[in-house]
Amino acid sequence: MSLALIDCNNFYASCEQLFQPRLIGRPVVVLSNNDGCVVARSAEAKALGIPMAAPWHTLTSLARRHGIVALSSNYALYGDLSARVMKVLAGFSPAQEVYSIDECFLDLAGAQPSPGACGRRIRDEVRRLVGISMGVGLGPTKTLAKFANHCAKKRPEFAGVCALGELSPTAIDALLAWAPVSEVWGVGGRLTARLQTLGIHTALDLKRAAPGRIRKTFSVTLERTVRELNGEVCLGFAAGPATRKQILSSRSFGQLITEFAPLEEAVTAYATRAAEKLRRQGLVAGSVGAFVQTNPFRADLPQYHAARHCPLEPTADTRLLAQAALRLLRNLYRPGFAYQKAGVILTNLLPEEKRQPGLFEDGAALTGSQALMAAMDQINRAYGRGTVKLGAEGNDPRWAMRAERRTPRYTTNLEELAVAKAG
DNA sequence: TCTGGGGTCCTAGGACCC
DNA sequence: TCTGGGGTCCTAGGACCC
Repeated sequence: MSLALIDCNNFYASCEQLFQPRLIGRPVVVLSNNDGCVVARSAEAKALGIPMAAPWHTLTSLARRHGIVALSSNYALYGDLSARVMKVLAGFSPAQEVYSIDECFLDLAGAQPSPGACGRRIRDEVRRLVGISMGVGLGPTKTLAKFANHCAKKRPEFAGVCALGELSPTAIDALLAWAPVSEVWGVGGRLTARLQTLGIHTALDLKRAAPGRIRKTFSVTLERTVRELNGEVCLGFAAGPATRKQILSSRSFGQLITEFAPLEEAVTAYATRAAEKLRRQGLVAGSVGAFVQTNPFRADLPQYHAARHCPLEPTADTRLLAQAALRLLRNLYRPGFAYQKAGVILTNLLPEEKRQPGLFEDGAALTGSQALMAAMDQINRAYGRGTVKLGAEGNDPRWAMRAERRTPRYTTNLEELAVAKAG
């Protein structure tokens, strides 16, 4: 087994630089929704010491001093470039597991002349065809492939491609001893702190820990990590898209909200978005959840967060899902709080064709609902999201998020197309 | 003034049953 | 006076990932 973990360098920042070459060589950060936190940094921004997830408002003076370019997220652009990258990668192996917008696993067992050589060709090809640079890590398990990818990016001697199969066991252990345990996939902040109290500081320490003891002290998840570090495959490879278990749509508001009416609009909009995602994946939902919360960073304001779920006849109809979500919202809402965020969660998902008809179901109404939803989706795809929507969503909402620094959707929005200027 | 959104898996504990 | 125990299912919450 030779698994490759391939992931794009500074993906969102690289996408922006690809379409605005004047940004190349400059410190660029991409911000989360509402222009809240840093979610991607160019190499130059990393060199300035800007940490991942830093709140943007804490960086303004640093930004002024160094001319940092901050951009709102442009997911339409990143999604489109991601699809191009994934398509090129799929050409190198029939077994591809897309793990996130900017990374995937490829099974390169049997690649000629060797998995490592194939990894180097992949890196060159994606750069040539799409213009994005990436790191490639190869190993016998997902956890080791992830680790190799980390080495590929952080250790210049690998030039972006690290194949553990080309190294001696001693050399591999030396790399594991160099990496802090927090760099291991599946070990976050909490676990790092607890592991350190047990004298486990490096990836090598974790590899050498007794799996049984780890299971007893922590969990079966971390035991698997230990076994994977030792080359034992515990995490399966899933080619093809996984079926979702939940679909969530939520947003922080552009400003705090105290009244019920705008909350109602927001929840209607989130239910609409969730229902669109649901239909795009050919699923129906058997349960709807809604939640609201105040801003946890505002110690000066009273705090409240609450969530509620309710079962329903499995459906993908925006109207029914929004109705149910609004019923939940009426139960959740308490006057006197400044709400910062709300969301809608769809669970108990199942493929549309496996839906059991209800005992008293009206077949004609169902057909009508499906036709209406299909028409809505088609219109909104052709003329833009929100062209046809429920009245309860409202117009020009006060709760809408901020995105003041977004670049044009060069590749997906006709109005914002990238046009080469003559002369 | 301003702190993301969307997922997964595991575990503990309560409800319920026999 | 004396008041079981084991299994299953569900949910909330915690941890992680990008």
